[in-house]
Amino acid sequence: MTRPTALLWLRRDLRRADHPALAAAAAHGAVVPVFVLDPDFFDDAGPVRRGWLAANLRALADAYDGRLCLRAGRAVDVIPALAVEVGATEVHVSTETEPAGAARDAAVRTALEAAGVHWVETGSPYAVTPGRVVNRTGDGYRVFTPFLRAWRDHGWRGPAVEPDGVRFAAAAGDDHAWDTVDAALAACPIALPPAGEDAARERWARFLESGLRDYDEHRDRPDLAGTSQLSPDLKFGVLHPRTLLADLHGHTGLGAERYLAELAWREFYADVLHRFPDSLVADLHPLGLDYDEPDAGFTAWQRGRTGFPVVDAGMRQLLATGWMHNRVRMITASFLTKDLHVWWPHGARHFLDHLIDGDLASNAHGWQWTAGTGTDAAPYFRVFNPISQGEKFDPAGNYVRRWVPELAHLAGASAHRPWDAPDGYAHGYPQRIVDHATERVEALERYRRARG
DNA sequence: TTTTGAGTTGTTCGA
DNA sequence: GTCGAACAACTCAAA
Repeated sequence: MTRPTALLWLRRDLRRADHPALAAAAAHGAVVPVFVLDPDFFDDAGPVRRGWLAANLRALADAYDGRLCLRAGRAVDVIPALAVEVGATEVHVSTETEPAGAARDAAVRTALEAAGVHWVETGSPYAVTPGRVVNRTGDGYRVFTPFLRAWRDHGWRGPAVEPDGVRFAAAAGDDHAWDTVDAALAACPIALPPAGEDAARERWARFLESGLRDYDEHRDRPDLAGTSQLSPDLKFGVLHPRTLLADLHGHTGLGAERYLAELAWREFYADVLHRFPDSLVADLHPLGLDYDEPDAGFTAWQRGRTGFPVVDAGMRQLLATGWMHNRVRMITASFLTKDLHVWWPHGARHFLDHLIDGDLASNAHGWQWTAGTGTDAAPYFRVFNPISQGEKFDPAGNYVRRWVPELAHLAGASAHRPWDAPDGYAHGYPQRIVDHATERVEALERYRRARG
């Protein structure tokens, strides 16, 4: 008697450990793990994230004992065809809550059910699946602090344990799809960090050992290695936040509390996006602000040539490494929205094109927060000063000198003020493209006008 | 339903 | 140099 077969369709859960959908599929029968290189998603990722995905797919194939089936094409075509091909009676996934992914899944599910194949969702990329944290009247939250309380009260399961004796069944892969993966890896413009679960767990272990204690203090310092660097792993589910939360248990102190809160921010923004799918591309709270069209200033911002050292350092770090420190994401976002008066989605798109961690919800809502259109009913007057922010969070100028070689000759904090140094522009650093004080007043004026 | 209190991340100015 | 106040009004959460 042949055992039933289940497809395990992997998406943002590129791991073997702590995988509830894998456990559910294995409970059904033999498991065919599959990843689909879907142009609707793959082509949109940008070369850095495509390269990172490719590296993790290679690692994933090893983690699944070489049985990972890779196919190219639109999921709505590939998954039902593969299910029929291998005689699968169930397709198992982790729930996808991002708008495009959820729409894709609905279409795939419909096609599968028409073919008599069951669709089974187990788990999600979050400790608490978006939509589950609600108040007494069943509504979601739009303010972080109450969400955090309710999210903690809701709680989450412990890590999933893989059952003994999982049997993987082979399905013919698509060599051409693997060629695409290798091409993506070759075309990746940055040096990727080590990919795969083992490397990710090593990063996490290192952070727990030496970073967590001072996390609260160091997390805002782009000149220090004070963050966990796990956002790329969380992006594709190489690690699950549930794993991290379980490991955090027993750690006390401000660092652990803060790290937990940062994980909660990721869950909060996923929850908000789930309830307001349009918030990826539209103001959550439309203010009716006047915006300027992206022009030469926008291009200078993208290239890190605004003449404001910490802004340029951040934008160049992004281009060079596919990552930017969170504090600097806020500073550069504030500069684009408040100093250049450009609508946040233009900046969000640029970030998504280059970030290795490019998380849709966190990116869009981080930008909305800065722009004043997001979940926080933020005071309109919260305009970052790019100079004082640089001096405050990069006090010795090390971050600026690292990413802006034209300023490498300036000592200490003077790197933040080349206009005050006699030789500040000796190596071709551009002059400031705007006057911050003027643009701050202009931004406040636009907010005032919008309020009416 | 009404009311009350609170809201990640800031800057400037003047004492 | 340090410190507190001012910068508005609104939305959201919860009693």
